[in-house]
Amino acid sequence: MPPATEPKTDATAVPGMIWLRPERTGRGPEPAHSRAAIAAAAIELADAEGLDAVSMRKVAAALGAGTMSLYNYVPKKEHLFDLMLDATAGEFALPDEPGGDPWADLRLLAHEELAAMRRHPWLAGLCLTRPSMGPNALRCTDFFLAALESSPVASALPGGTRMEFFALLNGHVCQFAEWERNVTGGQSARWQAELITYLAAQVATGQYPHLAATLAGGADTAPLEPDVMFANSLDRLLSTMLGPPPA
Amino acid sequence: MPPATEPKTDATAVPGMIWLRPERTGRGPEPAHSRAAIAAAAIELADAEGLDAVSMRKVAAALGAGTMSLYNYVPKKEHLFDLMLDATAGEFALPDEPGGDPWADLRLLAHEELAAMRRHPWLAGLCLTRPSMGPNALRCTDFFLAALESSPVASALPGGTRMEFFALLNGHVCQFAEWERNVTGGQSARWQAELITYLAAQVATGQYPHLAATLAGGADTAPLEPDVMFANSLDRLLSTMLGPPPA
DNA sequence: TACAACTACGTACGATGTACGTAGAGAGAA
DNA sequence: TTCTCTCTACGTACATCGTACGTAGTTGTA
Repeated sequence: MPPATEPKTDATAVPGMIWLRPERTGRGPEPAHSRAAIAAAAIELADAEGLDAVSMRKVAAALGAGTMSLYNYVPKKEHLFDLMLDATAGEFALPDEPGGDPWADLRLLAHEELAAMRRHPWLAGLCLTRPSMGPNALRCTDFFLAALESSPVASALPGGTRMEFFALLNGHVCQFAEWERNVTGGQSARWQAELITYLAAQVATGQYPHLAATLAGGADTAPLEPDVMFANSLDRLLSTMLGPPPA
Repeated sequence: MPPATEPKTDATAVPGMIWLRPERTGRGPEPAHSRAAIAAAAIELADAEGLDAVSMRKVAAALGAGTMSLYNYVPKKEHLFDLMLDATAGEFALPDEPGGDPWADLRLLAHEELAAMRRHPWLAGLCLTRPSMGPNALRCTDFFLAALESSPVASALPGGTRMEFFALLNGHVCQFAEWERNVTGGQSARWQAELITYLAAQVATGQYPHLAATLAGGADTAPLEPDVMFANSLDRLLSTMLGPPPA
């Protein structure tokens, strides 16, 4: 135990959040990799082989670095996920400032999020698990809040409620993306068949009469297109934030 | 390769979903453990040491069984999570049939879910990740659907939409529980301090003017009690399902 | 020039999920 | 009853994971 260089203050303590750690400190040799490159490598891996395939070893190998070198950039594996998350938020095609029509602005934001989650099947699951506060995520937050300011209803609400709405919107998009991934081809047909077998068997026991009625009733009406479902549920959500839709 | 006993049909294939696997097949010695006991052991572990501490080895040890014996009951680790999830759904104190006031019935359901998530800090995260279809979860689904039938608005909707609402309600409760766990004491004070430091620094750059305004604006109004926030957001959600509240 | 801070990375440890094989117990068929 | 087949139980073994630690090399600053 080194006696007393100085009783490690909170200031010298190593931060647990990666965004508090500067990417470059200016001392020592120039790092061979950037956070963006690391995130890109991890994302490519996750897109190709699933999130479980994203290991420190594999990401390092993809970068052409030694496994333990990666720990200079990403002190914990969690942080790798943070980088991935923020990189996808950087993919959103958003204008610098919202256009001024809150309905259009928030629909755009939601659709960009959904599009990213469709590009990256692992994304929704990650978003639901971890809050993301990187620079790109903050830009999105700012866009959202700016859009709300054009709404007479929403701009009258306290700041806390507006932040709540942001979480609500994000959560809703994530949930929809996850649901869509589960029912639309995502999983193997095997799994779907099993689920149907199982539900049919359970419903047939008569223990769940209302479920039986609901499932049976759905057979005659054609299922909605996912995009229509998304638009519907999104508008329902937006109307709780912005008041009734304009037209 | 064994020549041709029979080309393994889908019927003989081992099911991927644990609920399709009977707990007892009637042949051979009686199993020493029940699914309920296994779930209880796993839940106790998760409550005490977090979800990451739930490993096949530790659960087996808690049961007094050999590690690999557990695989007779739980062929994949995922299935262990399914058991845990369904066991918590069994904790809900719900009447056999809803009382007939859809607002009261759904509020009761949501509060029971939230209470379970407060008892089991790992639960919300799991719910958000995995769909649960065990017997207890089906009972909840049935309760929900039964409650909707007393609502003139909701009962007119197609079955698919009603199922959607169920997912929406569950998702909302999970998100709230996760959020609450993050801000209310759950994490270390260290993490909170870091987040504040970070946000303050970022906001001070002037790159996020609307975020700055929103965070600054929140300082003068007292934050709402979590229970009040939950009640508010729940009622907002319910009114999109059931129409405007009765009184 | 000397030092301090940084990067790079190999080795090693403990933990995990689980494939596989063996041994034995008990239910149904004869 | 006795045989047989299926199930349970569980030890061993392996690949893979996150990452602690130590060493060697590099570079901005004093």
